[in-house]
Amino acid sequence: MTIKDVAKKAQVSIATVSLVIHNNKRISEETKLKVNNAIKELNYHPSRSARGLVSQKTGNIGFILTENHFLRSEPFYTQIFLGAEFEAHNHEFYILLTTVPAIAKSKTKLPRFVLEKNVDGIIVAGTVPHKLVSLLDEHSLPIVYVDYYPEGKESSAVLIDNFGGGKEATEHLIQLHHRNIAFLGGDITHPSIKHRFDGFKWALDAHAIPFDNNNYIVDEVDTSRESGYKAAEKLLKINPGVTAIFACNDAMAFGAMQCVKDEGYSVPQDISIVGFDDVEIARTSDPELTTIAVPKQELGCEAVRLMNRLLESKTVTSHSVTVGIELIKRNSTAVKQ
Amino acid sequence: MTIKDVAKKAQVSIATVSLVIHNNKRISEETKLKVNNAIKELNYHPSRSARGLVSQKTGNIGFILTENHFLRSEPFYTQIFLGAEFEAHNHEFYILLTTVPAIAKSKTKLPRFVLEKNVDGIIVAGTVPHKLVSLLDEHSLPIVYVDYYPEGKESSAVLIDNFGGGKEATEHLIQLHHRNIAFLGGDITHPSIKHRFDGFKWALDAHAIPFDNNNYIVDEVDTSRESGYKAAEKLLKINPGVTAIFACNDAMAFGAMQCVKDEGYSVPQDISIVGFDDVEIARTSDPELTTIAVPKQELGCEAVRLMNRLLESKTVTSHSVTVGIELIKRNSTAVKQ
DNA sequence: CTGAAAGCGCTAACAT
DNA sequence: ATGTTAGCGCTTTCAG
Repeated sequence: MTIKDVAKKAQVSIATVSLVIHNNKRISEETKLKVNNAIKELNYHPSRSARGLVSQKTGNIGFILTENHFLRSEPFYTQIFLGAEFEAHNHEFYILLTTVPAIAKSKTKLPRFVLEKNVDGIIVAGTVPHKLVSLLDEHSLPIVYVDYYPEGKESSAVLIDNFGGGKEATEHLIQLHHRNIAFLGGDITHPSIKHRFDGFKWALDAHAIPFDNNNYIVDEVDTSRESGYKAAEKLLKINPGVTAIFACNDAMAFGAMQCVKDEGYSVPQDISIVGFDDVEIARTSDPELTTIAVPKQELGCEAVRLMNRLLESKTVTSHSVTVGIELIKRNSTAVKQ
Repeated sequence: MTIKDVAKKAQVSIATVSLVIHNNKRISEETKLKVNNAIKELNYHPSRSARGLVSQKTGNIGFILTENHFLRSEPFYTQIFLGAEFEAHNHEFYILLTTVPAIAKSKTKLPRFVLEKNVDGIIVAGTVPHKLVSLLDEHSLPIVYVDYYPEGKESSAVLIDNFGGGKEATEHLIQLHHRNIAFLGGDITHPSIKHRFDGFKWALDAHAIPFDNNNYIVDEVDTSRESGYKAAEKLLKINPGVTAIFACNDAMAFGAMQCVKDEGYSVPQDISIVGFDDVEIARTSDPELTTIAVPKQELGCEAVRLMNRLLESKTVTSHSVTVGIELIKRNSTAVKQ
């Protein structure tokens, strides 16, 4: 089934068929209909190879993820990929997924699809080694970063409204009459975590709530459940009167929740807890976790849209979009007793 | 950088370059060297579009996964994908990953890459709706199934040695002098589970160990941790003297372990437990879980190899390969007290 | 052992 | 409004 077959069936030239496919306006409605019918009847799909050959485009987008992000049990980045895959349909793209080591090797290699020029652009999701970013830059391919922004240069990116999320989470607690509110974080140099913390501080400030060293624990090495447990332990020691906790992500929130329970407090009666991410188990934990929902699939979707714009406009103007978050009220927060 | 540039640089014709690339034997060592040097110096990579156009192949392989398999927290299928991605390098394939709904919709649609003929073959990992299998069959594309085998027709597949695994797990317990050994299963109509159970029974039989209704619980609806807990509860009620448990997978093993502990027994002193899969946390649980390791990446790797063979031999002879398993002895099993 | 040339399916500039 | 045609980069006969 080639364009020739369609042309023959519709009794037109192959050029006309091509024009119809590309929605060229200078084709009469009549022939357009004839051709479209033929296309449908023959179940014709243009050959991507032939198209690629003349257009010098592949129609593929590379999707780069670190191995641990891809394999980790909370399917955060897999959700982003899924959103991208989905949106790719609307732009006739195919997505080539590949993983890279999380830490730069001495001999960092670029993904094969970059070396072989088998993609028109690249989506990089999550933090990746600096080395990779600089290697990628040498190839002057359009790049869209998701949930990550390389320092020191203008880039196109799709980002989470971390500041807004931190703000909303905190204001939710404030509205529940909490005044002694603590932030639990780890890996605080990571921009996302830092911005959540900033939103937290901003909200406290906006409501004239004092803030001091007893109101945050941010020196954990990572943002795992275990770190959440440890951070909460420290917090309860230095600030026993705390009535609400905003954890920088759901994992830490669950760790904190466990610790709080182990120490004999109940959630949310004694202490309210808010997380960030809205992972799957936040819906089924006991109590169900109030958290800031991040529209994961939408992140991927927006990344593809942005890539499409980049690819269409020859002028490579970098541009960032921020996707909104949403406060999901569940049962881990309550009015201060 | 086209084949022409290489030809010019190496002072030969483009045909010669092409022949060198394809390792044609009737090229002198001398020109081969000249050409290969030129290729390296120019960092030349053949255009896939041009190749595809003439060879009528895309160089792509489709990888189909159900959505819940892709998103589930235990990265079993993501590991398989990774193995496939990795092996794809060696055969110059690109892999297009896509997910399908786990339950057939009224209007089940084939993945886009099938409809648009943008793949040379398809790898299907894990159980998928029957509807999808039959739709796929209409397209006469080479298909390799992984960890799944559609009923009622010859297919190429890469399978796990479930029987052997069940056998080894059970024999391990027998060697530790256990005689009252139970099997915990769920979703028993699933071939993989059934074969593990078969291996269990075979091993008991081979060692002349009696087997009756008290030695298995297989009526759980699924193979989750919760089901493992429930199954163990039932087991301890009907068979209080049990000293060893073989759970059909690690999730159920962990559930069972929890239950056994909650009931006041200790693992492995009172009761030994063996799982199946070797998930990540089996290494870090308390006690660390003895289990049957499934080489997940190897499954994907073998799938690509098999696909490659299918694609090379015109005669589409379906063929199955079974990858071996390995007993990993950790601390959840011990000699019977 | 190597080169010339046809042609894969499509797009886009140019003709009509 | 539609058709003709060159050519994208490569593989593959067929000649030499």
